[in-house]
Amino acid sequence: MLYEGGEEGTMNVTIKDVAKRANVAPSTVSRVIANSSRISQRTKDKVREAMKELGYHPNFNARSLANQNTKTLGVVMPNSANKTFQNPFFPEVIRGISSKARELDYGLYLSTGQTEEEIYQEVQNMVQGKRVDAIILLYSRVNDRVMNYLYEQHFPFTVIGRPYDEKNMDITYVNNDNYRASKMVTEYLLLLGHERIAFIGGNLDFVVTVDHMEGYKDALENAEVAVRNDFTVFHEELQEGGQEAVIDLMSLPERPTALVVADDIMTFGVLRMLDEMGISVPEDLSIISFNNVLISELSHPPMTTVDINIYGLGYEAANCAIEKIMNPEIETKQVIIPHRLVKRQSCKKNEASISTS
Amino acid sequence: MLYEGGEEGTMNVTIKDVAKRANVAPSTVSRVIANSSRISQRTKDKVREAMKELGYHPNFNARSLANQNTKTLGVVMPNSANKTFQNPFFPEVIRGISSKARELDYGLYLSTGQTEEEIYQEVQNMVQGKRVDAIILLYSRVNDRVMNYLYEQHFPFTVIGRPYDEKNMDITYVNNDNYRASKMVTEYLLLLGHERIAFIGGNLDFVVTVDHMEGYKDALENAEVAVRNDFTVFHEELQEGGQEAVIDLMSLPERPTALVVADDIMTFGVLRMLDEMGISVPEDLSIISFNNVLISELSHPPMTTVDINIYGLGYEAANCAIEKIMNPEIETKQVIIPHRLVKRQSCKKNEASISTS
DNA sequence: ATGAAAGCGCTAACAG
DNA sequence: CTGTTAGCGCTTTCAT
Repeated sequence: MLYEGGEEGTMNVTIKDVAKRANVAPSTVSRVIANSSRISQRTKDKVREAMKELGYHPNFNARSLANQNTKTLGVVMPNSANKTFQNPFFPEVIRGISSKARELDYGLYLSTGQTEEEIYQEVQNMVQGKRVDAIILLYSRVNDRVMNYLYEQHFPFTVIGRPYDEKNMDITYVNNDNYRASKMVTEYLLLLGHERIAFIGGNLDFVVTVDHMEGYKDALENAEVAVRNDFTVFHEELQEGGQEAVIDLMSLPERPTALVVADDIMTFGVLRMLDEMGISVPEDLSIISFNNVLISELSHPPMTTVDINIYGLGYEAANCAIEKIMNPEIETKQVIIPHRLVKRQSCKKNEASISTS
Repeated sequence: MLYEGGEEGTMNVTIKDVAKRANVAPSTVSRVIANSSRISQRTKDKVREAMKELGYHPNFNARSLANQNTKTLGVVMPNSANKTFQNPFFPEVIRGISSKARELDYGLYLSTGQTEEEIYQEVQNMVQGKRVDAIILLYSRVNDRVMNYLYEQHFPFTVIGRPYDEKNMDITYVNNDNYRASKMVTEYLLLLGHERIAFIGGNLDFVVTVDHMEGYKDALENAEVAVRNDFTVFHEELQEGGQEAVIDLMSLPERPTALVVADDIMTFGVLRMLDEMGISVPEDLSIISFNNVLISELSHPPMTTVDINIYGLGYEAANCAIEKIMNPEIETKQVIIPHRLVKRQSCKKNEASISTS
């Protein structure tokens, strides 16, 4: 039943035990662990042998204490009380982060805070308690206390998204060009002959929402289509938000013929509500969305959406964070992960306009 | 710009600095941190004052080293290479775990392994490297190396799900009664007049799949309906699996009139494929699923599914893990989280049978 | 009620 | 190339 397993089940075997067993000094063992080049192959073999025999595993805390580093990355999620958290976006970024972290032998420490205040406290503990070597922020809020704190402390960190106030905060971040993506998407709808294009955004506290909105507006303005207030709505909750937005928009005397929706999950809500109302997509209404999470292709109808390469965002963020750890003096950098439109079946030419065009 | 912030930006303030400032010994400061009852209130105040002034934060690694505990829980996910990972199940369990962990001031350390081997190595490091005080396994595979290892080491851990070999492994776990849930669901379909009920299971390496299958079979047998091999299929990948399963099943000379599907996300795949084939749910085919993740209500049509209280699973698992830490001699326990059927619109009476009944 | 000192397990000068 | 030694920052006997 026992899988391999060291000698004893119990007492911790330390570097000293190994040293004794191998007839060398503890420091030598330490050097072998670090695979120092100044140790003879013979000794290395001898020590490694002893380690194996005793089932030695280095104690992480001791090492961190002596080293002043932890080989772990702190990952900060938005407050988990919120349902945003349920977005499949998160497992996917984490997969990306994990992947890079693994490559370079970093571990992941997760924030668990449910409120902004809790998160702030936690981050403080991570930083000052030396629990992590760097932090990755999985969101970027408009005036974020946590980000400000990290910035002031000169603690290595990366954000996924971007600081709202980019001019005054020189920060390393990984982001999509959400402005351009949103603009492009709106233009696409315009090209399909739509003019009454509504926008359903997320929480306006998030920078991504602002960027989406501006892209949308600029596209309309460039096309000389008026931006209407009743056509831009924002909702915090993903699913309910999508549903409520539809109610608002479809109650308007003049209904939109196309929708730009901030998030795929929200789009699921939108589609559901539309279905209940008997409005068909894309026949009566075209929809285009953002993120391309895995289930997106399974909506009814399959949604056209912008793939933002979530995995890549995570991977790059981890990369930047680790670079910062290795070289704290490194200049900040801004990585833009390319997006791409994934055409499926939720968009269609606007029939009404065809005659007029 | 600076948020509060201690005195200096730079050098680490330690317990000694605080001691000096407060005119006490380091040990006294330590006792104040632990809020020892043998310290006068006066001294406590004085020390706390000094801590505040200096912006003191305890060093976690030092503390862990001295204490032999870390106040952190290791969370082990299934291999993240697999797409299983994208299941919204995970954010939700983690939310549950976080919640309990927070209450008791525990942190979360996440496994990042992409292969079984990597995970095994990682867990070994967590355990022997004293990185965590206990481990929560987020899955239960049929003959899991990690679980066996933890068991052999007598390391505190909990699994979500259950050991396959329950008789021989006395393990604390948190689970649903997946057998009963599956049986109930099948019986429900039977009551609706269905007899040709097919079963689409997940990866047979997971214990939950086995339990589902047995519940399904027993329900049929009790009703004296023959269990047909061509009606039980298993698929690993969630979305593709669902789609492929449908192809298999609908190619059969005698098609099923109802489906029991192992997972909501899989059901999305099933619904998508069915839609493409022009088979309508629930008119032509009834479907019932498991998990009730958040988006489940947004399928087309909204799916009937079994709510397994994912959050609760996580919360209880964390609870058990921490109990084990506090009292390693505590007896193992098995917690069953209740499930409940959430009726929506994917099931319907079997018309064919109505006449014959 | 508080201080002195040893030690948790490892690393990193400094010697040789 | 390898050993000696002094910490890393905190906790915890053992004194007082």
